[in-house]
This record gives sequence, structure tokens and C-alpha cells, in this order.
Amino acid sequence: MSKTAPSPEHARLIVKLESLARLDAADRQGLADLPIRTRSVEAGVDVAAHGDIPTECAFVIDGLLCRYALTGGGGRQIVSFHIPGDLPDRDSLHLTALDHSIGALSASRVAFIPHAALYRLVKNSPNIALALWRDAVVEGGVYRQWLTSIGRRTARQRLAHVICETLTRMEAVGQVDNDQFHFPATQLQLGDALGLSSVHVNRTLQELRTDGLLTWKGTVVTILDRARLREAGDFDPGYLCLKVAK
Amino acid sequence: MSKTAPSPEHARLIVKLESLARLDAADRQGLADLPIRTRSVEAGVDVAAHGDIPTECAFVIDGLLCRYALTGGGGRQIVSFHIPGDLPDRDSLHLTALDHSIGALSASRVAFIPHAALYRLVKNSPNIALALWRDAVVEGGVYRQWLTSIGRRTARQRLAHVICETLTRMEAVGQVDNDQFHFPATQLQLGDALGLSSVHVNRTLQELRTDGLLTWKGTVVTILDRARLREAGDFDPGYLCLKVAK
DNA sequence: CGTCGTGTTGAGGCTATTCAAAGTATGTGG
DNA sequence: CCACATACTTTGAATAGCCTCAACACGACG
Repeated sequence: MSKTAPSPEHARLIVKLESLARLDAADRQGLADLPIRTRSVEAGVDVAAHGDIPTECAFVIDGLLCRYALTGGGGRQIVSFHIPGDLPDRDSLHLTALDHSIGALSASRVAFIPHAALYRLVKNSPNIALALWRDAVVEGGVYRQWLTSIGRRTARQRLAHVICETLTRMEAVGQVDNDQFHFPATQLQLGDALGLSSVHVNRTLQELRTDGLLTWKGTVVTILDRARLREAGDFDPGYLCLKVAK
Repeated sequence: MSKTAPSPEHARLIVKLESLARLDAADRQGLADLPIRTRSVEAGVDVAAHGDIPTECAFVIDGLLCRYALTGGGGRQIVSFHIPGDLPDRDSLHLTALDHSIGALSASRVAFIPHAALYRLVKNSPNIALALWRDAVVEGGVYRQWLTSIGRRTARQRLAHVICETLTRMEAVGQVDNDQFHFPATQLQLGDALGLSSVHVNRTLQELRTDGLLTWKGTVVTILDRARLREAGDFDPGYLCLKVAK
């Protein structure tokens, strides 16, 4: 067991898991010793595709990824966005074949951890297993909110909700500065995430802008009025579970 | 450690978890020794409510439960149905306050397992922890399908999809007989699950009936043409992970 | 300079909604 | 056994929200 200082990538992973469960020194060392290779991916490139049987787990260092499914009719549904610190295919550790695809929405840096090494770690460290399990549980809460948005909220509410959610998650990993953050998703992609057409996203976004809730220029979102945006999106951050439980 | 034969409820729980991970004799005994109390709940009654801090996990013995969220505007979104063998608030083991409610759609029998006992078991048995973790992972796949349905599938596809899904899940726990199963959800509730109005569910259901895909009388669904129903719902059962992985 | 991706705007149409009301079971008490 | 209440399904009509198609503007980039 080497005792070298963890790389920035390893450090980030350790911080992430420590936000989900208590880790001891051996856990941290085990994580620091994980073999990781880092890759840059272009916007639009898939990191993993529907049907794949992955042998590694991805970990977002920088950029924006998403998970999406395609319908028989050619429709596309984005089911989650993944920001730095996320493990978008954590579940591939348990699934045989991937039931969805993972793609980069912008140029991103992604670290890959071999399943075998991670699986060994999980077997030997109940704390790490617990952290990953909890991560899946929190993600379940996010899915429930997205379902509620797409199923029962108006276009305006959906848009405001997803922006509030992203703001909150970005803030938790230090990616928000002066009420501003990078969100390099196009209106088409936003539509695919919210169950709307890009045209309607456009008009709804204009509405939020003219109402003075935010600005969105290029890839930079600036929140102008948090309280009203939160209200407009029927947003309550509790489900993101940003504090360590138990 | 007592060595009495497990009750039917315990046996059901053991079967469920064995479908998710390999268990050894000690695991099975630990599960058999769990203190369980069983309760009957009327249709329409909540088993747990938004904001609660549960101290027990529910396990469906018989009947139909659902999880749902309410929007600020009074809308309701059902995010999952729970059939016998399901652990609808398995996640409450990790969440502090519940971000949704759990209600009975029909008269049901539900077993309750104290968190403390289950938590102790999970701490001591990596296999049981793994099984519950995997259960959460599979549920994530179901959420992704529901998101895809509500976001990008037509009303007809959504309805056919959820029926195919329920059929498949029911079959896996021996609740389908002669292509028939009990599904005691009203059209209003179905609408709340699919992001539709009850009126539209009604019309769409009539369409599926006149097309000869199924009949739905009272609470009994009869599948008349699986292949075409599957096609109509853009349904591929892979995501339900009904085989033990690894 | 043309092309490509993205954002913006308009017109028209359709899906699914809301509101309203009638029809069908099923249960309850007299 | 009937009158009544309750819950659900079915139908109709009008409307709103969102979509599709189409066109144009704009910057990035080869």
C-alpha cells in the first residue's frame, strides 16, 4: 500500500464520498490507491452507449455530461445532468448491460476507474459501499423530482426547477461564483431533458429573463433573483441531501 | 440466534433479496430473525408521508402501494407502483426526512421492519447491503424509463409501457395467471402516474381495448396480445434486471 | 466567404387539458 | 328490495399549452 499523496482527481473522489458517508484512514488510502486514467472528451461524444458492458466507472472532473435514452420513434430523453464530482455510471458496477447512454454536452475531463479495483474496494470497505449506495439513493430523489416536473409542472416551472437544482448542486462543489455558473447545454438539449421542444424552451427562457429572474448568455447562467426563481420552479432543495446523514 | 423456520413474510423477503445478490446461511438466518410486524392498510391510506422521519421500512406482502409527490399547485405525480415483494421505502434507511409520500392504492398487507434491526443486519452482512443497494440501482432504471415515457412517449405508448412493465414485474413474483393480473389503480391514479388527465387515460385505454391489445375490467387486466402491446409501448424489459448479476 | 450550429420569431395546428354532465357499479341503511 | 350515497368511468365541448414547420439572424470556424 503506497502512502503517496493522492492526485487531485483522487482527492476529489475522496471529498465526494466523504460527503456521503464517514470514511476512515484505510478507506481514504484505498481510494487514493485506485488506478485512474483521465481522458478528455469532446462535446457530443459518448462516454458509454446503450448496450455496452462497461469495465470502468466514469468520474467527472470538469465539464458537463448527461445520461439519455432514445425512444423507438427517435425521440431523446435526457434523464440526468452530471457536473464535476459526479459518478454518472456508478450503477454500471451492478448492471450487466447499460440501459442508457452517457454523453458529454461540452468538452469535459473524465476519470475512469476500473470496475475490478472499485469492486474490490467496495467488498472490503463497508463505508465506501455505503457511500456509493447513498449516492444512488440521492439520485433516486433527483429522478423523482424530474418525474414530478415533467409530469405535472408547467414549462416555466420545469425550467426554473432544473436551474435551481443545478445552481444548488454546482454550489455544493464550488462551481458558483457571484451567482454565476457555467451551464453549457443548448436549448435543444434542455428541451430533451424537460420533455419540451427547443422552440418552447426558447420562449419560456425569454419569459424568465424578461421577468428578471436570470440571464443566460452563451454558457453562463446568472441568477438575478433566487427567491423568485425558487418560487417559480416550485423548488425545495431538501431532496438533494447535501448534508451527511446519520 | 433462533433457528425457527421463517414466517411466510420473512420467506418472501429472503426470496426477494436472493434475486438481487447471493446470500449465505447466516444472511438468511439474520433475515429470518428480523422483528417484523404486519399491518393491513385500507385503500387511500398513507403508509408514510412527505416530511416524515420513518423508523421502519415497509415491505409489501399483498396489494398495491405507490409513491407520490405533490406540487405547489396541487398537482400529484405518482413516481412508482409497488407490488408484493417490493420495499417501497427502502431508501428511508438513508434519507433523513422523506421527500415523498407512500400510499396504498388498494387494501394491502404491509410488513414493517425496524430501521435499527435492518441497519444492524446491513452493517454485518455485505451481501444483504449489496442486495438492497442493487434494488435501488434497478429502481433507478425504472425511473429512467418513466422519465422517458412521460417526457417523450405519446399517451398510448406511456399506457402500454406501464402495463408491460407491471405485467413483467408481476410475472416475476408469480402474480400473473393466464395473462391476467390484478391492477387496482383507477384511471385518475393512472393519469397521475403518466402525466395525463384521467379523461385522456380513459380515451387512450379505450383505444388499446378496441385495438384488441387488452381488456381492463374493474381491477383485472387481461393481456390479449403481448407482442403488439410491447410494440405499442416501445417496451424492452432489459432494464428490469430480473436475473441475478455477477 | 460559405457553412454550421444555435438562438429567435411567426403562423398554424394538434394534443391533451379543463369543465361539465351523464352513465355505471358497488355498497349502505331503512 | 328499494332509495340513496359514493366512487369510478365515459362522453362532449371549448380552450390552452405546446408542437411543427419555416424562415431569418448571428457568431464561430474552416
